[in-house]
Amino acid sequence: MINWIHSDTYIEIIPPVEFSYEQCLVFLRRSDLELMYQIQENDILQVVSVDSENLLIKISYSPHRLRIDFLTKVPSITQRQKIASYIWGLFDFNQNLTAFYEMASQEVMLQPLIEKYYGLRIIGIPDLFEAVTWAIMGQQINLKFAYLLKRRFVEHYGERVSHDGKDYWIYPSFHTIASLETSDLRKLQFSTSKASYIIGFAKLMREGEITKEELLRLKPQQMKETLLQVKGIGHWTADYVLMKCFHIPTAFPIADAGLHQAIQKRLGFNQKPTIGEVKEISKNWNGWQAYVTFYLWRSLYD
DNA sequence: TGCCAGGAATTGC
DNA sequence: GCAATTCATGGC
Repeated sequence: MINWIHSDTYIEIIPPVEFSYEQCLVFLRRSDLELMYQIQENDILQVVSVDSENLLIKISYSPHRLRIDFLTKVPSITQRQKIASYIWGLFDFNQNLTAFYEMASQEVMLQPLIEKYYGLRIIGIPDLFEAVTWAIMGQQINLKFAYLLKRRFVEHYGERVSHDGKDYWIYPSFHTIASLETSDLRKLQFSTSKASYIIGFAKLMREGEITKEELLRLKPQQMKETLLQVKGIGHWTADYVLMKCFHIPTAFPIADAGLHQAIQKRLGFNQKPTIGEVKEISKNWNGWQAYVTFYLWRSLYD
């Protein structure tokens, strides 16, 4: 399934045809406050944790292949395999976008987007704890402030790897966060509810009551229902996690403020569409709601 | 200053 | 199941 080649010191991954590294970079550059990776020139640098080891990798692109270099330590073959698989998932390479483009080319609102952003893929958040807690941070606040919260969260409770005078971060572990009090996160300007949702979810993961592996066994509908049981996870968050962590193409955060803003802009509405209108507008998106949403989000930062 | 932001829980029917 | 209400906190 994963199309890759490895030598002793690097990996090469052959992406599917419908892929634009450049478009993915545009997405990755969307916030100056992001600290989970760094973009230098056209390379992506980030730390990945594999078999309890933190490895700094550099992702670069030359036509028809992604290259992964290991900057701190050359990993074992098993680790290299895991990294290849991680990258494969990060760019959602398992998805064949042909049917999405076919559908979208029939939709007046979407046709220009798939032309402009051709090859853009949903960039995932493979780590479940990160996906869920990042979504919670983003609930009902503007994105700038959400990034600020994440930054403080990571800088306080994450792990730092320094290399060549620059810092790279590993997202806080649920073990660390599970032992916090809400007052700790309040100091970072988390609201009381966000703080307790995040710590509560960390405890669920620490106790093994929720794992990515177990969720992966479920069908999307059951997966969503399981997530909805968690305090702090509503429909929006569950769909966001299905989309970003589990690559479910039908996941659809239908009440999303950014989605509504993008639709309003594209259709020239005077106000944001109602949920009923979004349902009507999206009636032909079956199977690709997550991709449509992602492309519409993308359209907001042109 | 008031409205808004990549909402969720609670309550009432 | 669906709507209205309350909560929470900074950005612009």
